[in-house]
Amino acid sequence: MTKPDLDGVPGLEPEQLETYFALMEAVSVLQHHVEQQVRADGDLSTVQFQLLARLAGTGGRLTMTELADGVVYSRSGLTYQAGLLEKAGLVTRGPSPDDDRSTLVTITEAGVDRVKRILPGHVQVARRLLFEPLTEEDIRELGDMMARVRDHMRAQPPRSAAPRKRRA
Amino acid sequence: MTKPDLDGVPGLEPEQLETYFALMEAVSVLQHHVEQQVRADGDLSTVQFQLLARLAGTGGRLTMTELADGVVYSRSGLTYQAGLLEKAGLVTRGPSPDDDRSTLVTITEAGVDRVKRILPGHVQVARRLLFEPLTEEDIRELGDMMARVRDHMRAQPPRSAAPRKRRA
DNA sequence: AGAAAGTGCTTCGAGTTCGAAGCATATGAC
DNA sequence: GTCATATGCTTCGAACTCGAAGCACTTTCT
Repeated sequence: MTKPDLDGVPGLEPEQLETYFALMEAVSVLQHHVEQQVRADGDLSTVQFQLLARLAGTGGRLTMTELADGVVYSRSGLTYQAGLLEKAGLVTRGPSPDDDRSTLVTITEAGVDRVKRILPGHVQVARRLLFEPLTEEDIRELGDMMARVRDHMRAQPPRSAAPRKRRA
Repeated sequence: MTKPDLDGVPGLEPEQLETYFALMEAVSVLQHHVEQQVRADGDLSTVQFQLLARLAGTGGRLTMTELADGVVYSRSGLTYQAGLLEKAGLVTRGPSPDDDRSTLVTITEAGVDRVKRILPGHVQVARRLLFEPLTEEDIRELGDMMARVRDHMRAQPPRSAAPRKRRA
């Protein structure tokens, strides 16, 4: 076994494959560095930070499912992380007036403060590792592409933590 | 707590921040779909598939540390995954002639077959979710950017699973 | 040569993730 | 109204990841 032969596999577009692997490796490494930074500056996991940031960015109050959308991919993962955030005093959970099954998660002042504490370093890491080798023009294009891709994925089939229906 | 105010945080470049978030969310969702596909088509985790693919793509034989580079970020994670792959008969582990501390991991025929079995569906998922909303030109640029970013990160400070030195 | 520091890998424990199953409420069909 | 199904969330167990500590071998310094 010295020369595994991967040719002859149908559907391979070398250029796409390389782009795909480069993308995945770059983001994977970036995620790892980000993890360190968030832990160091704010004593949170990346997931927790993302949840808080999402809350802070959307008015401060969401249902569990809305909150986890695109961040945590299992219904149980939500519960676990929301529990940790609540225990840390960064969010509160309360019943929803519209639907007795739902739980509304609300960010606290401490939660907002925490996000503010982490964000600058976060941006630093992204800038140093991701943006440094890119031009202004690159960044615009990358943002444009990724926004398209993200919307494309969102429009696609079922959603992450909600393998059942769509909400209005 | 109805209107958390994230303004006034220093160092924020709105355009970069949006690009960053779009990138991270898009890749995160993509990773999740890929996970499903690899599990369904090949009964492996994404990590295991990445390790096998790396082996298959680099001549079929690497040391543990080389193998895990950029895929698993702890020394113990290596050992665990290599153990699983070995138990599944997809790789073998043996001593290195150059360095008695090292373990050489070699992909088996079954391992190559497994990669071949998974790759086509893998490419399908990437094409459907990632490349569909992009033009040929976009893909070239994306690949170019990500290769630059990846190399930039590799060149940066310490390496993933090897917080100590660089290898030649 | 001997000691000290560096490196490759493994073991162990704590924390995190997911999927399946379960409970409670909501919605739709009849 | 009542039954069947859909949905929001939680609990539970299995699998995975990481960091710290440890062992073995290698390199470097003196």
